[in-house]
Amino acid sequence: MTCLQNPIIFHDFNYPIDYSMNNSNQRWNSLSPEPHSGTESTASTPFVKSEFPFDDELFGIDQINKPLQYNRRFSKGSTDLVKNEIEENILNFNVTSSEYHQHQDGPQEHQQIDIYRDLILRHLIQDISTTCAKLGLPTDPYIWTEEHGARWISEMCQQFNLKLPRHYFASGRMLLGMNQKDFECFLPEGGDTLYAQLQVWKTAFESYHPPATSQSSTTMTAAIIGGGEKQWASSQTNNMAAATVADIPPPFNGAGSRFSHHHQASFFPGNTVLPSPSNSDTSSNGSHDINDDDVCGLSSYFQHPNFSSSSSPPCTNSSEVDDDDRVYSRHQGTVHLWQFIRELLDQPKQYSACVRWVDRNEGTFKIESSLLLARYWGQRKNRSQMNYDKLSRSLRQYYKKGIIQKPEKKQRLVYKFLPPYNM
DNA sequence: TACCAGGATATCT
DNA sequence: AGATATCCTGGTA
Repeated sequence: MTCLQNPIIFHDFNYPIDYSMNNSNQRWNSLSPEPHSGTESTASTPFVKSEFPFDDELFGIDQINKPLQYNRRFSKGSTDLVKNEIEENILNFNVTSSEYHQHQDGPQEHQQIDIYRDLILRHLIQDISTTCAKLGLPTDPYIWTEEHGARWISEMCQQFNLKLPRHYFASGRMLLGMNQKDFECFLPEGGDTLYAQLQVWKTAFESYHPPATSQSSTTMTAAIIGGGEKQWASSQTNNMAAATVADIPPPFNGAGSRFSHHHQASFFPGNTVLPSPSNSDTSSNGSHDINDDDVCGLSSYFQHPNFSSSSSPPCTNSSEVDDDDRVYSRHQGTVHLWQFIRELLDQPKQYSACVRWVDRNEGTFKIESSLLLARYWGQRKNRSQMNYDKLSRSLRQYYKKGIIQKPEKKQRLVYKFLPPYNM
């Protein structure tokens, strides 16, 4: 069998993968806050099959095959040895899995296959669960909210020493809908790494929960707890809103063209933050200025569609618009106040009289005109009775969510975005 | 008087 | 169900 002939697959099945073999500062799998050492892992997590929840029902051939496509792509943008090692093993599982039932190999080979897949997935899941717990992410990337996606991107960029994109709030579905090219456009240096990492997460999750049954992270939690992977459970304790699958737009499969020209996204393309009295009708032809940095609609990935202009993005044909409208219908009208403020802050030429950065790096900003800000917000939400009292109440709701707080030195009308919202 | 803090409830998506 | 919107009481500068 191929997998048994491959020289780089695990030489000693009694030992786990040693991620420290990565020769760069960037660990292959950033999912774990601490690098694995073979010795340590061996001591703490011996690879005894009985420890795993896997069996042929839970991790059968069909499910084995699912990771294949992701891990094939995984290698495209990476030269990392360990990545390839994992890929090879998963790939070999798939190659050999078709023979698995046909030949009904001897007990020894059968057992080795089990060890392979257990080994790989155990490490993936172990690392992912740790990071999920650390970041407060649901283990199912499909239900990540934009905040979750932002945390994940931030974490990955940090782990891999990548430059953080200017705007990176994207739901899990959006991220999963991006292909490698999209990621590379989104983040020219390291987008492939982000893409590869996301596939690993997805693969690990789907190995436990094929898409048809990955209805909720809670379900998964129960399954994983049963298998002893309690960290998966702990990852579910995050207090961020976890959108349901139905809430999240489906992926833009193969929509690489959406990223074809521009990499900098804006929550609001161009000057479309506020619906002007003249174009508040969302069916208008959108005569606003289009930001040159977002000509091709990259923003549509990283902004709520309601943020965007009422006009069609120049690179989006009508059918795409229709699709997106359908896709986003659930959340049209949902504009987060903090995002709105962020966009105003990022357009100081237009809105510095309303709100401006006090310390961009720190995330502190000052509301220069509470009246104006409330008016803008009211226009944006179509709330004619909006005032600063109400707006500030909404801002205070962000305190407990860890999005905004008052700075240490309290000043009137000064607030502070907390990481990663300050990036 | 304007702003701030936070509880309670309504509304919208 | 989550995110405001609204209304409220009470406090501070």
